[in-house]
Amino acid sequence: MPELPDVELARRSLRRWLLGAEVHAAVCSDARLTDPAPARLFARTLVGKTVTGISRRGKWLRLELDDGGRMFSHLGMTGGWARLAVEAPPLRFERARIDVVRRGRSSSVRYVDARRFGRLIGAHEDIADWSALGPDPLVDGIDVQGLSRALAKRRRAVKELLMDQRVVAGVGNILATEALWMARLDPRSPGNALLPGDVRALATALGRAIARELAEGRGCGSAEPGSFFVYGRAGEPCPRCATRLSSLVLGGRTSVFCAHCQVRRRARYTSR
DNA sequence: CGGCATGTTGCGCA
DNA sequence: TTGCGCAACATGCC
Repeated sequence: MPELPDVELARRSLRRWLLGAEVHAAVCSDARLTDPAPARLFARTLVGKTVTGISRRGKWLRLELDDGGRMFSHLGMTGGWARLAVEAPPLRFERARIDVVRRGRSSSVRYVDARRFGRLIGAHEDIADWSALGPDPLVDGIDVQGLSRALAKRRRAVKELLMDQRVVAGVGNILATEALWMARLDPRSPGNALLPGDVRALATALGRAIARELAEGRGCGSAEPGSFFVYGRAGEPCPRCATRLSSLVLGGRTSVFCAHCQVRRRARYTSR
């Protein structure tokens, strides 16, 4: 599921399902998701509480409760939330459930996660993973100057920097790949070699890539293959110039790009 | 059967 | 201290 648009769509659903709801029962059936806390912390954090807010930063969700408690949810690679009737049997790969009453109607919100890379963390304050996140493109907006400063400090490949959650929160492999193509920038370009215009183009492209996924009412994860410009399309023609799309591995992740129309910036010089 | 996958973390090493 | 490459996590799908 997860990249910023997917998680934002999940937040909107959870807001509809849970805002103002009173939690009558909550169970997490897999301690891997709550590790290192015991799975019962999930229930302890939620049961008897009223949900007062649902927020998102990057790929993290935060349920806020009326006693000051918080439940942080990260979807990992395959996590997602769904609403069912309380009596509905467990979904395939269901790992947790939150049964609520809202406006006199009961429902059951289920967490599903095949690979169990997701997280469910109960706390009474913000966790470090949440607080360490960089600016969120939707919550905070994309600040070109801030992005420029963050990129100029490092010589790592721009794609790796974009996916660093401290630089921009919420950008994953799909968004980074798509935004770099839209900005006509080679993913290998060192962050500190980008020109001011590159960063502006990148900021615009990121905003467009996110808006595109949101507008289609689905995030990257549920998009049918073929709805991306270049992600997953190595070997196919570039939609812009028809050059055969290249693929390489950067920071352990597959990067598809057009070697013809995505400009590769080079390090200007090495100090010392 | 083999290879790949939307994410994150931790380890060894330079 | 920083950065890099890589394995690991667990499972589905093509």
